[in-house]
Amino acid sequence: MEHRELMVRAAWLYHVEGLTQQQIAERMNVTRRRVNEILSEALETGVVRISFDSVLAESVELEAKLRQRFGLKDAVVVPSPSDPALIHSVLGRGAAGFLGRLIQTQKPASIGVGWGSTLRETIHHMLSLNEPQIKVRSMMGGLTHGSEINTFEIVRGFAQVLNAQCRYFAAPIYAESAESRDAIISQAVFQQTFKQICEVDVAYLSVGDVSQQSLQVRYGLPEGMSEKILQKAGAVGDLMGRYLNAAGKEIDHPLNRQVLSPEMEDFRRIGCRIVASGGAHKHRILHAVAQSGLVNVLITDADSARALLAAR
Amino acid sequence: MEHRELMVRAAWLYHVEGLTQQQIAERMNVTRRRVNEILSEALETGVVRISFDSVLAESVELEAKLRQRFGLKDAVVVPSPSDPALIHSVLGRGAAGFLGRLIQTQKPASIGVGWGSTLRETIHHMLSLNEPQIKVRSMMGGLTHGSEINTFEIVRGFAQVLNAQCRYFAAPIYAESAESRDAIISQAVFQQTFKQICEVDVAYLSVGDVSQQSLQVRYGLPEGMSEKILQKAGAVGDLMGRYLNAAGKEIDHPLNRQVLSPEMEDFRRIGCRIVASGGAHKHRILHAVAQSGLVNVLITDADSARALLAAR
DNA sequence: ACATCGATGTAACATATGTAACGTAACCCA
DNA sequence: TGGGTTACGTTACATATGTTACATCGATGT
Repeated sequence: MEHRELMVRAAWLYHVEGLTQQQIAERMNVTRRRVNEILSEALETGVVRISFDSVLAESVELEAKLRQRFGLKDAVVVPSPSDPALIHSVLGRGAAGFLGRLIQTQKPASIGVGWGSTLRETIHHMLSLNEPQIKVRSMMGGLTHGSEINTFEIVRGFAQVLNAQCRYFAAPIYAESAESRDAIISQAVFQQTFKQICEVDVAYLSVGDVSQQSLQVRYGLPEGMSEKILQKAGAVGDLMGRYLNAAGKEIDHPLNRQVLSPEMEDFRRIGCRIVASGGAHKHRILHAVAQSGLVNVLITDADSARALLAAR
Repeated sequence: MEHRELMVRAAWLYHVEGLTQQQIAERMNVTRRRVNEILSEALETGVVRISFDSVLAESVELEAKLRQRFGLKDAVVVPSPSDPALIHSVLGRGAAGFLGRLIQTQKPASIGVGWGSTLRETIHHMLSLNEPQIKVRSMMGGLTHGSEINTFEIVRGFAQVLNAQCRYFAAPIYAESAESRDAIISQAVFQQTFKQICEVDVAYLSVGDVSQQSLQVRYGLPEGMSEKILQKAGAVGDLMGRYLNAAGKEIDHPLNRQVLSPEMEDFRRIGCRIVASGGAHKHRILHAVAQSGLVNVLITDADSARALLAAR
């Protein structure tokens, strides 16, 4: 029996039929210890899912307020976890629900994605769908630093959970110079790629702050560049590697001319621009992208929503 | 705080944040005992749901075989529980998933429903949807015997979980005589009702057997009528109160002329005719409705599916 | 006013689950 | 072939959960 099948069977017996782990062990001819491990793994891998058929009144209210305040098409507010380590997971849960519904009801032809922990968690929480006509593509270059939150893994993860087509953007997030960037994107293959990125039906991204908490700050910035320099130039965070000030405008800094991602004016033409992010360190960049209209669907946690609404 | 809200909060802390019941008790200023009760209730009422992001290979195979063998538009096979008391619940779970997807993707304008335990469980397992343009209506008369599986409760239950419109069929399942039935349905209000029933986009029903296990046999049959009489007349079960033989044809019996439900030839014109039922005592009637084409979507358990496929 | 009933707190207990410790077998690689 | 690593069985233990027993309180009905 395939391992996934084993997980489903054990989990069904436990959650639906209400058997104890010992009873399941006897039924399936394994040890109780194995059953315990299988059940944990089933929850961990998303084979078994816990969901809620109700939303908190507080979230509903905050969502309405966010939509109104920032002119959003939609908003999703998830409860803020007391353990900050859980922020990506709860955001991913909320985003997965939203994306799943959007995909099933609106059938987008193409989805552009960013990368990072929140996106990783979104994949984890999504229900498998069968959408072979959908193209999932990276919206920007990626880290050379390999990890499962890297752009390649994220695109592939989404493509797999959706059974969709996978389109990589095979470039780093930053070129060595503005001239180098211009040389790269002047090539026909990249022209085509940028054109397609700008034409996606849905963009699903996260944002980064300007601190050592940001993976991009840690692994993506060119030599000699630091968060201090970016902050000094007025940066409060980044969207697709473009550092923005509090008003949501790109800071006047050479780095923003080295970035391999769509121009903001092109990005704004995408119909559905989703940003999922949260936590205290993201409040400033979230406010920037919401206030400036860069994002028209915001997925965040309750504390962040309140902070956004309280900001002048 | 509203009770449902209390359940969601406690369940979130337990299932998402991973707190123990004692920790939750302290957080919410209640006793651990209350937390334990709330968590149980959340699962029981469907506020919290366990779902599976994978299907068993066996089910997939059986579904394909059922579709092919009986010319079905679709089939759903759920694992057969070892405890027969769970049959309604597991069928309801499978049916809820199917119906939820169908409603979201195909947006039917109207749904006709039957009544019984399986339908009761379907409601229980469905996710709340917001479909105010959908009309949910009874497809047949109901029991005078009050219970939550009664036609009125079922229609209302579906209407509530879908936030849809509710249309009752205010009549008993059987009239006193064929003449009485004809007199009833000749009235304009019932003519209108029957017309609308026959025009639903989706019919979702269960079937009954001819034994004391059937609630209809126990509470719905007129005076002097028994399962023995019906069996002797060739009945293997009923669909919408119409007793059918093994070939899926109505038995030649006066009872079938007293019944307040659509004629079978009218029923066949409904585009999506779903029957959910299972268990050993239902095999004969399931085979009858599948073989005869009365049903074009079948939801059943694995053992029943195998029995249906093995029948000549 | 009194009796009854249901909800719930408190405390205890039974059982189920999660995990640690140790040993063994299987697998892989040099 | 031998050594190292991993997976897993066995056993025990810690803790978490589910449930019981009893008492109390508040609400309701007569």
